[in-house]
Amino acid sequence: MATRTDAPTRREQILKEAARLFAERGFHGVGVDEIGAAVGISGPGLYRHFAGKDAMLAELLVGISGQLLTGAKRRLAEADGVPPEAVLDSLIEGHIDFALDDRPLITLHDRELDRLRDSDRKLVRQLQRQYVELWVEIVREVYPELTEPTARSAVHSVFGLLNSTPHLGRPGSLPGRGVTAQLLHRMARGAFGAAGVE
Amino acid sequence: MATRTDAPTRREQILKEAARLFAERGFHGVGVDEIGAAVGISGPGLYRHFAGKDAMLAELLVGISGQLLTGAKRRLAEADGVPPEAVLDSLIEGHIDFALDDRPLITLHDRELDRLRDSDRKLVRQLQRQYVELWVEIVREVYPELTEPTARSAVHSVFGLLNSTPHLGRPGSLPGRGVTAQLLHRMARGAFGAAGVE
DNA sequence: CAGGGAGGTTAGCGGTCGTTAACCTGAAGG
DNA sequence: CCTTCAGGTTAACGACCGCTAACCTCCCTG
Repeated sequence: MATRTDAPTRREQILKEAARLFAERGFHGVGVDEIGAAVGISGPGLYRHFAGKDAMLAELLVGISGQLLTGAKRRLAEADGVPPEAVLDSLIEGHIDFALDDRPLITLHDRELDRLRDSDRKLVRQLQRQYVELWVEIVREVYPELTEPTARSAVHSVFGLLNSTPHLGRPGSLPGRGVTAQLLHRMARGAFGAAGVE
Repeated sequence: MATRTDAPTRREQILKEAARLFAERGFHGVGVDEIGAAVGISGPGLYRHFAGKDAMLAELLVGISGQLLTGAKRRLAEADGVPPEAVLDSLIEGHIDFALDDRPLITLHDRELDRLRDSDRKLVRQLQRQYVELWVEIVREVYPELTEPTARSAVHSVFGLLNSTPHLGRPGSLPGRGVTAQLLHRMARGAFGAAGVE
């Protein structure tokens, strides 16, 4: 896989700053002038790169959902002959990496979905649903005692747990990335394990 | 305890509808005319009851944090001689009740805090901090192997888990309130239990 | 029965915001 | 050297939105 070493394009700069600002103050709370200023150009200059403010949010949210789903699919594909426990661990790890590395995106992900045009929102929801179903399948292999609806609820709840990283204080105050990742991982496993004891 | 049977005041109607609308479309995404329409009056009519749109959000958020903290304090006060496990269960139960009964408020709670005036935001954060500290204390009694920072992270994560109810589909699609509450409770306990195995 | 406050109404002001229009500039290509 | 075009700029428009002003109408009370 060719890791990119080239400088980020202007488009990518804009998306990154827009994500940060949207996460901080909400989609409606940020003006295009602000986004422009964050990358060193003025508001209307953004329209050389995006059709409008909505388009930025759409691209961000579709990108997030797609990235999560693609990553999960890749992990599943690589898991031939691997015990389901290890596959679940891999899914959890992937989600945690994303939550820790792209905190603004995780925040947007479940906060601004309703601001999208109908078609975009449907697409995002479809990607999210596929991602969830993928988890549900593996979770039920590891914890066969879980019914399907219970497993789905449990998956959503664990997402809530893993996505709580934005609330864990600013990056500096955390006890270290690796430690936090391991804590979240253990807790997710513990939560799944406890979901089915009835 | 005198349960109120009297009709809700106009003020309370407004707050309830405002909470729902803010949760659905975000603070900036809702106009005062809409809030007014939701209770059968026109936009500017709201100013007979509130100083402004900001004041509604402030009252909602302060109310939420206060209610959570007050409930938790009451539960602690009632727990004289009760084993810490039971106290923790009581805290979890209280939080779940709130999350399931007032889903719009839970959504607002960690989504629109930054839209508040400085003084209000400080107050809310202070109430939230007290609530967290209260949990941390009990959690460490039940799970003494947890260090203090770990326990605090764990508490935040469990809040993420418990507050995930808004993502569990519309009220009808849930497997029943009691069942959901029990599932969340078990998972929260499981998550705490797994937090400290190192 | 006067009057006054509580709780509405509509009209409209002022500011903000997304977007477009019109123009400029520097670098690449024939 | 002229053209083209990507990627900027500023000015300005139109819509929307929070809020105030001015007014109206019950209902309660002395």
